[in-house]
Amino acid sequence: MKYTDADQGPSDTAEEIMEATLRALRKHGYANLTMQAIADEFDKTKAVLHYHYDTKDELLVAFLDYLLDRFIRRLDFETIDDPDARLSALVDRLLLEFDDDTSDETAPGFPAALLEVRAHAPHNDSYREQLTLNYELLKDMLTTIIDDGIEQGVFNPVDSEQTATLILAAIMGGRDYYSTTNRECVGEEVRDALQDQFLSELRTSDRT
Amino acid sequence: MKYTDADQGPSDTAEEIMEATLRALRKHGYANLTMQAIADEFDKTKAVLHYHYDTKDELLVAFLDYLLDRFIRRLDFETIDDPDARLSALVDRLLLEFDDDTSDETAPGFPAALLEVRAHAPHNDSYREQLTLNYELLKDMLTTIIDDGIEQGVFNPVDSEQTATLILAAIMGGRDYYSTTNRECVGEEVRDALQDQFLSELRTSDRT
DNA sequence: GTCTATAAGAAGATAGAC
DNA sequence: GTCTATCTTCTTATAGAC
Repeated sequence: MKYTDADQGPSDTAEEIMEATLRALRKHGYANLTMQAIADEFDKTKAVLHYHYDTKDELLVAFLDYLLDRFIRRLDFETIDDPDARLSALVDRLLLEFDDDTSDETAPGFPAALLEVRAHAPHNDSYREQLTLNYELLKDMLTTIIDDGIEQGVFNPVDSEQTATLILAAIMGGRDYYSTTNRECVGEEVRDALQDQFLSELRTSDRT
Repeated sequence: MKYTDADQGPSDTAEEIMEATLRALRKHGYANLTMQAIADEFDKTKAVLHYHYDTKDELLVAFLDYLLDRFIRRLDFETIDDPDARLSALVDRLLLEFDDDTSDETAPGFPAALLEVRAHAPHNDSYREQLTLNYELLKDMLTTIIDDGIEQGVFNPVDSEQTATLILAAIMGGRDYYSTTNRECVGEEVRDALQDQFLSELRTSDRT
């Protein structure tokens, strides 16, 4: 899992395959994500997929890596010094602005695609390992922000790990409900609930 | 979606098929959930499945109904009057005691099975409608408990809907992380975080 | 209602030409 | 590296006997 980006760019075939796989997944869903469906999403044939990846499973493991890399890279918000603003920005990114794909408005978005792959982790050790690392990375990010906030006196002295765990779980739950129900506003609702019922208490002074 | 239980019991073939489908799903995962795999889990043949359900899709829609019915029925905890104790019991049920299947310790449990089906909601309108109803049912349950608690003076006067939204999102996020990562303790961690960092603030007096 | 047998198509994967 | 063509297996679904 490479969360760095020192490569030459997204111009080689492997990268094109990953992009095609994402398009195919959004169109057909994980259950109907065939090699043919992936091949149909770019200008080469099915055989090319097997040239670059021995098996479909191998391709999908690489694809989850691609998804998580993309997911994390998307969080690289402009550096904000204030831990309070930084935390709010992170929450907003994860709960509101998670649809960066404007290619096809009808197909499910990125969070749904990620959810579909995530859901198969119980039956795939590689998936579970990647997702465990991703969870710990996110939790560390949140814990650090909260610790910084406490140190700078903008947050009350709480258990930063527990606080991070709770925020992260709420965010993920909100994302999942957004993808799996018709309540399209659930992202905003969870964001507002998190802000009004929890983060407001976390702040030392409630500066509106 | 029938959350009532006025039937004659789980003795007919349709019920057996649902139970077999759950076993097959836990064993093989949604991606490899074939009609043959389901048939192998009970004492009748594949043709019987098509006799009772015209298509595989139809069977799976009925199966999600069965899963959600089971999920909700499992929450029927002994009637607790105190809203505080009732809320804690509900949170514990959803985050700790969700593995009621002791049939196969190696296969993923019930929450993972439900997650796998849930994940396909973006591509299945029937799934999404059922899951929307389920979300609203859970949220109403939580909202009612919180309103009762406020009325009885055991909870502070908060926005009960926002509070329910936040608790529900955290619970679902915790369940999903439990199923998709190797952090087997994440259920307990989210429960503790919810209790120590949020519910303790909700109570009018912090009675340990 | 349940069985066996089979149709009809789609899946992952490979062979060999270019 | 990429193509076309093909192999083999698996899939959903049905037909017809009991």
